[in-house]
Amino acid sequence: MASLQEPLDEVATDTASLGALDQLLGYHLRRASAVFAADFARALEGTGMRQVLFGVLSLVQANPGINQGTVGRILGIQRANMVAPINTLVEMGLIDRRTDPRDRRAFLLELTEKGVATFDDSLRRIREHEKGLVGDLTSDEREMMIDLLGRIERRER
Amino acid sequence: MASLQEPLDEVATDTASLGALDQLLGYHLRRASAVFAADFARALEGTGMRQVLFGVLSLVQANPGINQGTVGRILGIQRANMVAPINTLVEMGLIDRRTDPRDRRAFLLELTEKGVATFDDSLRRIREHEKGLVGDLTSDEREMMIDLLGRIERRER
DNA sequence: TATTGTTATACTCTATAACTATA
DNA sequence: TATAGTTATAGAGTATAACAATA
Repeated sequence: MASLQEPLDEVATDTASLGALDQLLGYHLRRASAVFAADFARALEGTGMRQVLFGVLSLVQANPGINQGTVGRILGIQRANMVAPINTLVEMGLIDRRTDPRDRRAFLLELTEKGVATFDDSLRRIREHEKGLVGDLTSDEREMMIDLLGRIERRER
Repeated sequence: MASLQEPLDEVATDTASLGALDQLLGYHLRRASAVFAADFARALEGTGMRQVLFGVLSLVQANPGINQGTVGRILGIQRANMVAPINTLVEMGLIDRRTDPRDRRAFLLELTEKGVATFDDSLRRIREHEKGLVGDLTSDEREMMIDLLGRIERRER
């Protein structure tokens, strides 16, 4: 082990080695995801839209009348953590929420007109932001990436 | 738009469509990263090790005598958010922290003997956990993945 | 003046447990 | 008994601003 009495000059810069971290997929996944999230936030700045909120909008857009619990299960969000986002979207006037007449415990969700417009605008911005970040990837690389990530997602325990 | 008066049976299940989300790289990055993080936590359960802490250990291991600010910059962690993790690692007895004699504002970091042992043990567990999650990827796929993620990371603004 | 580390603070995301109302 | 949604709470992670000590 290096002595505490002799600090090493060469590690005083910002070009130090990542060590074992550099070959760990989990580390790069985490960092790339963080870079994406920060850029996402910039792209949607001022709209009030966030990753989770957009995820919910996308599910409701694609499946009008879907219920709240199903949205959470598909997005990997627990029941308890769905309440605030759904309230937010209702308060923003982007989704309608009503009780399912066939199961009065459950809520059915649907986009409002404003919700449709916001979803479309957000999607446009997100696609531009993705183009900025991974625009230099070929279609093949992009598809392979989504395929590989999908395989990891489906390993969830 | 579907009427609020007629709930759709087919979306009451858990097999609903992701909609636009399914073709967004950012979504899959986020989900895969979350799956990885949860599995990481399970693999290191009981050791007190976490993703950020392990990241710091790896940098200090690879660059003995590195200073705190440099670690943060490389890992993308702000100065203010480095204080608690470093305190934790010092309290766990895994790193030594002392002031740099050449710049008495700065701290130099080094692994203790226990830190080396913990790092080695953690790395072994992490490699096994990664094998469990992405063991079916070929070496080529794995390398391509790390390369693509690295390209995204370096796009950080 | 600029930089290193610190404190205080706030917000998001996530996890768990206990509750209610319905089934 | 089980399930849908809720509330309360706690722990991570991250962001900003202001401060002391040092450069």
